[in-house]
Amino acid sequence: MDYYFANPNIRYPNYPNSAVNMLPESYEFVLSDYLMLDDGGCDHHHQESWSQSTESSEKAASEATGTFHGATATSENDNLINKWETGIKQNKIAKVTQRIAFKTRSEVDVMDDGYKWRKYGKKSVKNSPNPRNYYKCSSEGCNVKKRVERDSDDSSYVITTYEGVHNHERPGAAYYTQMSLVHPSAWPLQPAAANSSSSS
DNA sequence: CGTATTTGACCAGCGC
DNA sequence: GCGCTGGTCAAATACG
Repeated sequence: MDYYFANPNIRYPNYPNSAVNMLPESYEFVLSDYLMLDDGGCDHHHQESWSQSTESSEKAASEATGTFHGATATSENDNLINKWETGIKQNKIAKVTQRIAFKTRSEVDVMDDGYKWRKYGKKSVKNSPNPRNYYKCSSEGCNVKKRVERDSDDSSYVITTYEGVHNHERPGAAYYTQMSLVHPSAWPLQPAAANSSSSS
């Protein structure tokens, strides 16, 4: 399985504050990011948890099928976004899909990411002793899905894959300005405690 | 009693 | 064409 590595400083397409969001959604790309998160302590800032691997990113890029993807350096990423914009302007392809995968060291399988999810399926997968769980965003009209499964190699890690882009804000949550530079699907990095502490 | 989850059935894509 | 695999549906069940 191939993943990209993401960086919180990347300007991702489709992000609300990004200029590229003003352009029509007429360019197909697949954004697959693999975010390594060491969630062991749970009390450090999540930005510090991001790690990246350039060679793996390049490897994944080489195996991607003509798609836009995030880069590890901001300047390089800007370049990619420019290409993406150009592609949109040329109206090359018609559909936008996005997929981002996280790998998190966690004891709990499903983390509170601020969105409301409805579970709709569970499957055991071939090369893993652990089942894969399927969730759909329960906000009406929002077709974002996520899959949650334990890493078959190291079951202390949870792999969460988000697919699609939320068409709404995360309900009642403050998030870091820096994090807002990342695709909305990449926000669920805060421990559940950060989400519920404000009300009590 | 209303809502969320569970779980087997069903279905579509793919490789042989 | 068939069987395997992964993804989704939906009736039954659990849960508050």
